[in-house]
Amino acid sequence: MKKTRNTRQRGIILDILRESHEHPTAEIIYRDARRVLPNISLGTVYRNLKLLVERGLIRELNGRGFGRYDGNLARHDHFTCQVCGQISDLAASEDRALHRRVAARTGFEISHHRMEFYGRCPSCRAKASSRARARKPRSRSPYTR
Amino acid sequence: MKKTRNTRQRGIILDILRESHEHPTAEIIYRDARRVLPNISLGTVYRNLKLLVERGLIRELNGRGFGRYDGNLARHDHFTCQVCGQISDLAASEDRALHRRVAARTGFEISHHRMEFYGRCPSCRAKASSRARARKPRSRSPYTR
DNA sequence: GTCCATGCAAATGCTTTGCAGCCAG
DNA sequence: CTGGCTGCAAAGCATTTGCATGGAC
Repeated sequence: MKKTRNTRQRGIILDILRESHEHPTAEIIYRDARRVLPNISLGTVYRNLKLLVERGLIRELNGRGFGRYDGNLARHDHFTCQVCGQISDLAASEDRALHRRVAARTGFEISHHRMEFYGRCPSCRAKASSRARARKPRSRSPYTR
Repeated sequence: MKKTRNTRQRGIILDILRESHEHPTAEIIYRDARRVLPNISLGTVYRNLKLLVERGLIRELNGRGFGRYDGNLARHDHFTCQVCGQISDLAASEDRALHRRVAARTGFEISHHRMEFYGRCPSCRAKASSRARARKPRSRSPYTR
């Protein structure tokens, strides 16, 4: 494995990720890092995020949208609220047993999985039901042949 | 829902997606479409992919990398080989029961999930074991505090 | 002192958009 | 006819990269 140096920039980026539960984007990490190191550049943030992912020190989420990162390495899943866009952590629902089952069925050797749930979070459900109104039936799509 | 017309371009893009099991990128769809409609533009491909996703006629994969699309709407998961990059379909491992369990535990209302497995496919496993050689112990990372 | 990492800015590459003409309904 | 669609090209934007300098070890 290539040799790396332990720079201030790198350390700060890791700190931000570990202290945040927000699954921040590169841009957000950049903004936060600038509060400590006003001269850090976006390029450096990207370079380090990439390196930290390769080293397995952080994870990259690829559910909704572009590059969001996660400093929480404990096995866990994610839930994305389709109304407000908030991403929450979920305790892992399953793991080894699931992997074994799928591997046995398919012949793939499974190292890990990524599971993302989508739906509505409690607070968006509440808001929605308070203004529950008009309901149109969904029409048949024209492309179904 | 907005009104849409049924154009040749749109139909061809849908056909390509439905006939392919390769989870093609926009670029690949564009290349294929040009064999039938040499003048179709990349912009049109993107516009239609977006529209078809909104209409629920295709799915967008967001596992590894950028925009890959899937014309197979049946509930299924994906497996990505980390060696060769190939993406395979897997029969869905679970669904309603899992959603109910997670919903009960968290209070989220779950509409669907996305599950991606990562590891090595049978053919890459075979290749790897035939040249199994040097094994270096992984060194401790310098960033673990 | 070495050579990896940084800052800065230019470059890339995927995706989106504005616009005038086109064509499905 | 009407207004959604298309091709084309320019624009957007997130991410990457080249280069000279700086700093970790």
